[in-house]
Amino acid sequence: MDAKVLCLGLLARGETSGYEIRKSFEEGVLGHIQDASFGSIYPALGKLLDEGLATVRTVEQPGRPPKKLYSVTPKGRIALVDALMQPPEADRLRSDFLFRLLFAELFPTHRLETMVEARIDELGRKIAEMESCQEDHVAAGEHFLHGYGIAIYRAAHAYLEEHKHEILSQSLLAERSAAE
Amino acid sequence: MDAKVLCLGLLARGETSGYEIRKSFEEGVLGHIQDASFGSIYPALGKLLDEGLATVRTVEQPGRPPKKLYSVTPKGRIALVDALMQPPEADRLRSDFLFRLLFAELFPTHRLETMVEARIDELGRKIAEMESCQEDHVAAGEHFLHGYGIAIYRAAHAYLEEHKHEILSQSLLAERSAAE
DNA sequence: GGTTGCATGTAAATGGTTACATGATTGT
DNA sequence: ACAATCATGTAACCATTTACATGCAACC
Repeated sequence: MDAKVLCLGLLARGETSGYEIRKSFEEGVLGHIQDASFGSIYPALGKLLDEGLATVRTVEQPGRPPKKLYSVTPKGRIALVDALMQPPEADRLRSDFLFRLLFAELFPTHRLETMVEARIDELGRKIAEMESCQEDHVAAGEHFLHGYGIAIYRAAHAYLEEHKHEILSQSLLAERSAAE
Repeated sequence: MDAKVLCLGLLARGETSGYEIRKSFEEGVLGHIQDASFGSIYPALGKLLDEGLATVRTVEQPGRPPKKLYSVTPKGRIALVDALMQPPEADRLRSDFLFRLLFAELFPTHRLETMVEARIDELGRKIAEMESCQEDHVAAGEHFLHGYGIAIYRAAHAYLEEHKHEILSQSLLAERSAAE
């Protein structure tokens, strides 16, 4: 799925601007499952206009740059549904953190521990934050995805907490044998 | 982390070829957390040679194309450790499936159900497969990551199974109101 | 006889990020 | 004063994917 479908989807939830679309990818549920930067959003919106899948109106704002609010057209809504009905591409995860764990034995124990603890903290913070904002998920899948996110992060948190000793002891072992 | 570090890491686990590196990303734990195709692996290996971080030897094979087995040099090992000591980039997930769930109300119920059930099945198969091959994870982080993967997939599986009715009922709701 | 697996590599095309350009306002 | 937020957009750059090129062996 390219930036065009992503934008189309966001527009389908209501009139928005490129700037606000970017924000959607930074925070909230969407931020965890997709990403797009200005450099891909603005050209995508332009293309949607060209193809008649969206329309714009410019809203002047006193003391602020004018906003361009995009809306999806009926044709755009059809194009969105068409795209969504395609079988979804396989999920792709890219985790530098997990890759590093594969090389645990190359780390000094304290470094590995710091990294793992940092991740555990980060997960804890994410979970707390998500649990605290269970409002405004009136919209269809939003609430569902919110719960999904919490479930996954909790599982990751629990696993790291319960098994971190395994990987830390391996690093220790390497250090001990290196000292010999 | 770019393809160079990825390859360097794989070489650090023992002499390999570009072809075998590709396979590592297709199957096994690595396949779930990183990806690289031939088009990025071969050039990366070439660069590693240029920079003196790896060496090659060609192994002729009767009735098979000759293999180029790459090894990491001491300099390469240092470069790998340097790279791994950098703070890891944030994980990035790209999930078309989860994105689609955000637009559950645009799906006919049976279509949504098919998609969700397909995902549940897929997760079930992955879990079964991972549980069945708990061998050869002698290497440092491999066993740890294997368990991590199972934990995450189980959480996803359980959540979908327990909450699918929520999202399906929403789609149903949309259909009912459309029929009115 | 066709597909899959083994095995390497290149080139074109894609797609996206990063950085730049601009500029006012609000908060520290 | 300085950074951050709001707001749009372009262009250069980067990396990766996809497709192509080649060819033999084993399996169905």
